[in-house]
Amino acid sequence: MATDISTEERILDAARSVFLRKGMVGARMQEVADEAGINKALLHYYFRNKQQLFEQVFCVCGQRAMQGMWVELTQERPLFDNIRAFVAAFHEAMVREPHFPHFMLNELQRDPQHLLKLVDLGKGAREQFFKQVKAAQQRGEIIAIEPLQLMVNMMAWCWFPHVASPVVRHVGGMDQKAFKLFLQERSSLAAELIIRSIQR
Amino acid sequence: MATDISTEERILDAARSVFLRKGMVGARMQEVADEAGINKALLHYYFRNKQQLFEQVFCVCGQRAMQGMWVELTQERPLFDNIRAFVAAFHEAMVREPHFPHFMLNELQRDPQHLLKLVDLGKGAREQFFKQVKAAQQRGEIIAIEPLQLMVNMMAWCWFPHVASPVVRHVGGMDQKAFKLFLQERSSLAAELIIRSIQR
DNA sequence: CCCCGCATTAACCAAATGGTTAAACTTGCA
DNA sequence: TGCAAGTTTAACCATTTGGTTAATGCGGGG
Repeated sequence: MATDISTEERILDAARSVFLRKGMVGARMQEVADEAGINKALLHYYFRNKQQLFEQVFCVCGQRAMQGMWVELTQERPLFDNIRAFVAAFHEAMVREPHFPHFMLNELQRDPQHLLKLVDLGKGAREQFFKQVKAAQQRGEIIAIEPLQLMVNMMAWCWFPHVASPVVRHVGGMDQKAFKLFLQERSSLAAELIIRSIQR
Repeated sequence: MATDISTEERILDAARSVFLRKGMVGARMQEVADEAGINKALLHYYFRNKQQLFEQVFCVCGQRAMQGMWVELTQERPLFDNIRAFVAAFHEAMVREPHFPHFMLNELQRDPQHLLKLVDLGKGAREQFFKQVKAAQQRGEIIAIEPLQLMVNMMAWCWFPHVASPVVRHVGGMDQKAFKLFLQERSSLAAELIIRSIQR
């Protein structure tokens, strides 16, 4: 072939691209084959079936995207700084993989069990973060709030603009570039407003 | 038949139920027929094809769900009260139609143009709300913030918990009932924290 | 040079699914 | 009663799509 990377690697790259854009059900094996520059039968030679190919892509892609954010929640520094770092890390990850948010929410609906395994990987980080929130609460630095509600608040502001991007762009009359700027401004704004919403 | 409501009505009810749960691509005409207690051919007798049936459901369902919230943004009362009413209205609408958030985001990805027409129906309300935000800003009641960012913030906190419900339930270890309570508490909490995040 | 095992392909298969057709049934009315 | 128009159905069709099979290409070791 023209390239020197292995066929398997080419397949995985193509699969990631297609699955992220179309989701598990929308993706066509033929399209993956085409994008990998191979025959459809060869796809089944390397990965027995669609499900197996999907698992592979899903785990790798999901882990790689989320891990960077979880660690930001567990650093030894003030709560507010952890929040800032988390939001910033999320923003950066989404710049690299814009289809990720929609993809994940899609798969969450289609097969919750599957995704929840991935969610559990962040369990340690979350628990540590919750502990830090409660400590800050007891020190009177922030208002009384269920840590899970705070977590949902953070996640919501991070995920939603990406998931609803066509609407946001339309309402704001933004082109690709303007929207990118909007998200960038939002990245720091969101963190500050989250803090503002809970600090005493 | 056993019921006295018209066949067309039964089809539309079934279609709404199926489309909301499975989305346009995931929905099967056979399933709609089954749920309506009729033959698949009869479906095509009343609605020429899947697309047409979908349009019908989508428009009615979308308008009915969103309209109640838009009006809450345009009442003659303080900004903060409008925000509270909007969040509360959203929460109530989602209690009635829990699959709505996921459904809409799915269709948004599949066919943005189509959904954006629906979004435009709220244009007047949004513009009026934006005006009120700017006024409150000039009076120094709230911080300087792009109204669109505020709108996204509100929407995000309203939509996200529903879209990500399996994850939230899992992380919080909640059953159906506990989650319902979580959302209810959240409804008032979210409004107050939004206000907290912007008020001077 | 030939054979063996891995890689690759064209052709094919079966199931699912949106959609059609022609016949049968129902109802209202002349 | 019997016809006409609307309603409902069983059977069928065409396409898409995940997956299989059997044959071919090909490179290295004996």
